[in-house]
Amino acid sequence: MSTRGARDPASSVSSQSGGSAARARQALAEHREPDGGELFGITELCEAFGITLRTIRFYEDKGLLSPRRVNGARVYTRRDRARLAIILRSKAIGASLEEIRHYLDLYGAHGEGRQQQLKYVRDRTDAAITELEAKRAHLDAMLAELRMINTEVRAQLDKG
Amino acid sequence: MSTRGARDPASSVSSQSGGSAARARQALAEHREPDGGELFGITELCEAFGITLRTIRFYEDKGLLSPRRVNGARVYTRRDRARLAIILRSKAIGASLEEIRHYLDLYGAHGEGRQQQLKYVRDRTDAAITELEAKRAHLDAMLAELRMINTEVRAQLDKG
DNA sequence: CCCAAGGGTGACGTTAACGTCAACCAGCTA
DNA sequence: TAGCTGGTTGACGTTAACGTCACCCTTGGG
Repeated sequence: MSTRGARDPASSVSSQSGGSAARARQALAEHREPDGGELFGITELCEAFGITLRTIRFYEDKGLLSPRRVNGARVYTRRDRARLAIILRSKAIGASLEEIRHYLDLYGAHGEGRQQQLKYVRDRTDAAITELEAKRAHLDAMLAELRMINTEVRAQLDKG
Repeated sequence: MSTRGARDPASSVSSQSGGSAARARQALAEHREPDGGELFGITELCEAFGITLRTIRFYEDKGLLSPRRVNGARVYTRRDRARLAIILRSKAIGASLEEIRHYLDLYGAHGEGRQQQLKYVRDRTDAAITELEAKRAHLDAMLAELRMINTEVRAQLDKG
């Protein structure tokens, strides 16, 4: 983990309030709104999420972001910002940029599209959900063991 | 993901039966038992976990495993096998080998040790637990959003 | 008008986590 | 004894995800 970021990526990603489902609903809404609102510069986003310029440009090279250009300079919309949040959150749970690109595809096209497209999204989300649930099972097992170790060690310390 | 492993690492890692806490207890017991029981060859472990020879030797180079040698050949105990399971499960949740080495340290020394050592383990497990819980929060947010997309898409499909 | 700040584009360097290949050795077996 | 199987150690190659560096352009201030 880097030590020089203004804010922790994780905390800045999840800094909206509301319940779990409500939060998810808002994240989706934020991602598909018609790009009307405020705009962001590249350093602005970098500081907000605690990443470097190189990183954000790298993500663009990989096709994860495609901001508008004004006089050559990158200009990001709230939708771009939401995508970046998804990217960083996905990275935090150990996904590769390739996998993240697939995630973003799912976020991108879900309202419109013909049958074929809709079925594709349905199947891909099914698969993704299954994988993430498996990952959470590993995580929970890990947590259970660490908590047990922690409890034992505390018992030892209390005893002595 | 590789397609040629005999068994999926994830499933083989979590193939013991019992409740969550019970499973964790057993994993810890398996890791600290006195190396008396059966032994495993390197290919045996590789096939069991669906990894390559190169991988398991690489983990040894990195200090994650240190099997006995018989005529130069590597021989693994159940404890080694348990460590390997922890390694793969940790990798599955996106940990680096460096982080995994710290995890293994925690599993290793937890019964004996003086105050200093016990306090160290307590603090490290505290920190690890906090990080993993944060990671699980990211995972849950991701899952919530994907489930919502899935639901919406299914609604669209039912409608048409 | 100069120049410093901020942004852009290559291009090369770096680290982690292995893959791949060559060469060697030990034990069996036909 | 020749050869196969299954193991070992280098040593080099590869991919992902950036870091670093050099060089360029533009825009506002003194």
